[in-house]
Amino acid sequence: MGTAMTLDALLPAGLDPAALFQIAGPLAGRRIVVAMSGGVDSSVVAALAAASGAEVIGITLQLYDHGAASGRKGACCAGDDIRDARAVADRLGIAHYVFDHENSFREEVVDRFADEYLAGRTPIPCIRCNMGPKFTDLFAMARELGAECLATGHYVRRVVGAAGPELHRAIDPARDQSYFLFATTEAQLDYLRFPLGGLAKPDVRRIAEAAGLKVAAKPDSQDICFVPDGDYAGLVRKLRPGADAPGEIVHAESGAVLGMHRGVAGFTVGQRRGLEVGGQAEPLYVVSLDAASRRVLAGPRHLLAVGAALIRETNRIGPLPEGVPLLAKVRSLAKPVPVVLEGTLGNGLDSRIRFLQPEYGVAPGQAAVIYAGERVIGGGWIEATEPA
RNA sequence: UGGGGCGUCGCCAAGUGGUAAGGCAGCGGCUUUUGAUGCCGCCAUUCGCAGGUUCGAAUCCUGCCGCCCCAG
Repeated sequence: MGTAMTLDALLPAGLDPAALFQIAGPLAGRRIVVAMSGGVDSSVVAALAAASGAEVIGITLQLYDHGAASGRKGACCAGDDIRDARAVADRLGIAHYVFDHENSFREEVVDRFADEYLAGRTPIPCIRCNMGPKFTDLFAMARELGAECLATGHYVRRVVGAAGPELHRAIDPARDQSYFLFATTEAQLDYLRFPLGGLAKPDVRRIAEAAGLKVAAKPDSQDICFVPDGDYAGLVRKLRPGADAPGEIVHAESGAVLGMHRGVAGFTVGQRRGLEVGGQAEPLYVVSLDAASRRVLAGPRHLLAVGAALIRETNRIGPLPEGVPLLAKVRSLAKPVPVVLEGTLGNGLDSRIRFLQPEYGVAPGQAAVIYAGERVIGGGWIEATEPA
């Protein structure tokens, strides 16, 4: 059943197999739990774990309805993906459990997603999912199973420093997923392992092929897994009837009513396309959203310049470095920019970051993740912003 | 129904005899574990309608239609 393979046979030359799972001592007889989504990445983690000599248990969480997402490519943890994960586990000869967590996922992630949009904010369900189902529920299961660690397919590095484990960006900057993991607690990080953080995507696919996994060529996931067709507003409408209540699009400077929109959930601060307001000399961007009056304020780009942001529910991972310039990333695709931290970071407290240069498109509801070089210091949820 | 002005892509708007700029919006694509941004590409054989003048008109002439303003 299982394919006898060694780490050396799978890994690119020059990589230290022992470093992958960061477990001291021989792996034989030790247990590793792998969070398997059914995608290439976590499948490769399972393959690497299996080849390490440890006893591996793959766990897949069923997070949402199969039917609604069937046919969806590259999603995670629904019907087809669960089957893929099972197939990989069979191929590797490892145990595989599937747990139904639809209810908690709906409450912690999906409902929250809808409510955030209704409130005029721009949620990031992937982070809530990491915080809840992945790093809380799976975490508890892995512990109960007596595993040495919980390994996931995230592209991020766990680096053991003088003061304990640190979270670092992935080697491959284009693949880095550290933004989605800012809320990882120190206790979670202590137990988590991210074997792919030092690898490039092509290497991962090569390993998948070498291990004979059918998911080797499976498309990368994109968009939000539980939104079947990428129609966010449509899902919010389905979940929250009335979300399509129309409102005015108002010019942020003149106050003129420029047009009407079909629900505040269709917009995010910084957005340009989709306003359907023409006849302007320059492009108009969404400057702010007022859920109570259902008004969308739009204006020229300079109105988007933000000088500081209030962040809440902050988390800190490891000690705050001294004398090191901090960078903040306020959107998953945004570039990290220099900031000054005003206030404390961590323990769920409120804080504030001040941008050294005006930052554009800072949307409440998004995460502000703080870096010191390659290291993730922590971050918080953007609550409000101040003009530059 | 006196006088004046205007009618060019969904919107704004160049072009006043030489064979339709541009901006906004929209659409498509690239990028992407948030429909943001950004970038690339597409987007009026036709200028309110009908005639006329001319080698040739959106640009000149005539009529009609429709708006707007000022007067009564």
